Amino acid sequence: MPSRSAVPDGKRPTLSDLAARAGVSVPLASMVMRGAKGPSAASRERVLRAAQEIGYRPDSRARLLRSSRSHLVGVQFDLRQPFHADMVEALYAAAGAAGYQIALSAVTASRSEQEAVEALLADRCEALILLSPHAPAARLAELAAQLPVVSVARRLRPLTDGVDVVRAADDEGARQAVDHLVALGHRDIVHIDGGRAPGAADRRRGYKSAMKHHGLTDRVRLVPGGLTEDHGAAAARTLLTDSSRPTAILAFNDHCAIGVLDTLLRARIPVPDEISVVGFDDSHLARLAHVQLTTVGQEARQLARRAVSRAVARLEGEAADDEREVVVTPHLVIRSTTRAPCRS
Amino acid sequence: MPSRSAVPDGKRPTLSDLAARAGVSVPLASMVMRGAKGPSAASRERVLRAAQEIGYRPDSRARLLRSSRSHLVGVQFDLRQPFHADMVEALYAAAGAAGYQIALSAVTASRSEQEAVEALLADRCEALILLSPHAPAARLAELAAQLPVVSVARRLRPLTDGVDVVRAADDEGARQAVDHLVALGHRDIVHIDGGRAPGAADRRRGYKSAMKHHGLTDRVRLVPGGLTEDHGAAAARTLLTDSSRPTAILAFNDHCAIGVLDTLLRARIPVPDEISVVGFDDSHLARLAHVQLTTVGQEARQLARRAVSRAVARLEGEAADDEREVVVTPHLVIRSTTRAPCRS
DNA sequence: CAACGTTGTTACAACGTTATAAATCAAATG
DNA sequence: CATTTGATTTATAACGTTGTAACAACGTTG
Repeated sequence: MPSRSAVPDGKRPTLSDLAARAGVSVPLASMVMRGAKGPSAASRERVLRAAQEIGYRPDSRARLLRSSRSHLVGVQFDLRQPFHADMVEALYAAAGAAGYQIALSAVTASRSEQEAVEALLADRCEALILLSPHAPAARLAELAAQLPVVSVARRLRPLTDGVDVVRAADDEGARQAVDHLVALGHRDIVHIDGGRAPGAADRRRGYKSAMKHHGLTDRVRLVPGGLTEDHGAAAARTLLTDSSRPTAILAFNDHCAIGVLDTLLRARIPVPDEISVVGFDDSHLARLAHVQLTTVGQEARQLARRAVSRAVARLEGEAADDEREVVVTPHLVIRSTTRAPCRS
Repeated sequence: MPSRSAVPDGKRPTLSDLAARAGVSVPLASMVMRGAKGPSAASRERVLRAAQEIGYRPDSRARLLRSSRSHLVGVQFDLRQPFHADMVEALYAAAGAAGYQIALSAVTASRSEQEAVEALLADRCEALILLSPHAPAARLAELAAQLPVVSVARRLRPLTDGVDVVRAADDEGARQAVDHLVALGHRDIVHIDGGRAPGAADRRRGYKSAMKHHGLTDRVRLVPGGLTEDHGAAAARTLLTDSSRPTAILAFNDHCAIGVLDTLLRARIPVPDEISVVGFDDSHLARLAHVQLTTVGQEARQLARRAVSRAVARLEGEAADDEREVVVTPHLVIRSTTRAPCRS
C-alpha cells in the first residue's frame, strides 16, 4: 500500500509540518500561505517550496474557524432549473472577484429548502443567496434576522425586513417581448403564464400592460401554464383545439416554450411561419442550434454580480438601505422563432 | 436595527453561551447537542430548551475541525448534465443514510475540474466522488494517493491505482436496447455515438456485439455524435440526407436523443411509426409527458448508493480490494418512441 | 463501614489555523 | 559606541467544538 502523503503518520500535512520542513515558525508559514505582507522573499520561497514538497494544503475549516470572518456565501439553488445552473456559474465568478467563496446547497425533490438552508447555516456562511426561493416571506424575515439574505428572482412585496431582492424586471421583459411581436405585426398574442412561480405575476402584468398600450386589450389572453416542458405542451394543446388560434405565444420561460414548440411541431404547425414563440430566461436551452428560441434574457451574470455585491455590502456595513431591491433590465434576444404573421 | 440574535454582542451563539444559559458545563451541552449518551433526561431537556431560546446552531466547521473524522464526502459534478442532477439528488440521500455529509463543487464552462477538486480538498473532504470526470488517469491516481476517490460513470482501464469505479454496464445497456429493437423487428439500427465521452466506447461496443449476435453485422452503422441536443440533431440530419434510412436509432444519451427527435419531427418523420428512437440515462428529460422516450435507465439511485458505500468502506478500512470496480446493470425503460417498423 | 460500581457531570487539552503583540536583528543614526 | 529604526520573525492566545480522563454523588454490596 502506497503512503498517502509525505508526512510520516499518513495524516494530511498541517501548517506545523510545513513550518518544520521549511525550518520556520508556524505563524510565518501561515503568513506566506495566505499571501500576507511581511515575510521576506527568501522565507516566502522556502516555505512555498516546502509546501510543494509535502503537498501541503490549507485547511479551510480551521482557517474559517479562526478568523471571525468566513468570507463564505451560501447559495441555495434548484438542480433542475437550467437558469439556476447559469446563475451558479456566474455566482462562482462574481463571488471570487469579490474575495468570497461559495457553498452550494441544492434543493431537490427529496431535500427541502429548509434542509438546504440549515446546511448552509451550519457551514457558517456569512450571507445567503437564495435562487427563486419558495419559502414564505415570514421564514425569510426570520433568516434575515440572523444574517444578510438576498432573494434572487423572487420578488417580495412588501419589502421584507432585512431581505434584499435582486431580480430582473420581469414586467419589462414581457413588455419587450410583446413590443417585438406587435412590431412584427402580431395582434393575437397569448401568454402562457407561470401560475404562482416567482416572477409569474410580474410577467403577466407586463404582458397585459403592453397589450393595453398597443390598444390590444380585447386580445389579451392568458392560458394557465407552469415552469416545465409539460406545462407548455399542455397549454399549447389547449390552444390548438381552440377555434381561434393566436399568431404568437409568449411562454413563461424557456422550458415551457420548448414544450410549446414541440407540440406545434407535432401538430405540423410551422414555427415561426404560422405561429411565433417567445421564451423567457435565455437559458442554454434557447441557444441550442436546433431551437434558436427568441427569448427574454435575464442577464444571469448581472444578477449574480448584483446579488453578491449586495450581500457583501451588508457584510461590510456599507449597505445603503434605499437599495433594498435591485432590478436588472432584461433584454430581448431575437433568434429564429419569431417572424411577421402570415396573412390568413 | 433589530438585534440579530439572542446573545448580547450580536455574534452567533456558541456552545458556551448555550451552556451558560442552561446552567451546565460546555461539554455537557455538547453531549446533548450531538445526541451522545450520558446526559440525564432532565439536563437534556434543559439544554434543548435553552438552545431553542437563544437559537443555538452547532458550528460544523469547529465540529469537523475537532473530530479527526470529518464525515464529509466531496462531490464534483457538472451543472449542465441532467444525469448529474439526478445523481446529486441520490447522493444526498445515500450519504445521509451512511452518516456522511456532502459538499458540492460544480464544474462549469469557467470552472475547471482542477478548481472544483481543489475546493473540495480545502474543505477537508475525506473522500471524493467524481461524476464522469474527464481528468487524465494520472491525475486521478495522484488524488487517490491522498484520499479515496470514486469515479462514477467513467471507466478506467487499466484500473488506476487506488481509484474505485462505479458505473453502469454501458455495453449491457446498449445490448438491451438493440435486443429490444430487434425483437420489435428492426434490422437497420444506427448508433449515434458519444465520441470520447465517458462510457461512449462501451456503448459502442455493446451495440456492435449485440448486432453481431443477431446476425446483423453488415447492418452495423455508427454516426459520430456527442452529448448534446445539437450533436443529436446534426447526426439525424446526416442520416436523413442518406439514401438508406435506418428504421431505428440508438442515441448516445437522452439529450442527444431529444435532438434526434426534434430533427425527425421537423422533417415530418413520425416517431415511432417510421423511425424508433432510444436514448440513454433515463434522465427526467426522457420522462417528460410529451417526450416519453424509450431509454436505458442508469439507476442513479443504485450508482449513488454504491459510490457512497465504496467511499465509506475505504474510509472505514473495510475495503475489499477485489471490488475496485462496481458495475450496476442498467435496464431498459420502454416508453413511446419505439415500435415495430412499418413495412416499406 | 469500607470498598465499589453507576450515573451524571466537569476540567482540560486538543484539532489547524490566524490575530496580536512581543521579540529579534541588521542597518542606520546621533 | 549607544540608540533608534524598520524589517522580519516568533510566542502566545484565541476560534468553537469534542475526546479523555477525572470527579462527584449516589446507592450497593460484602
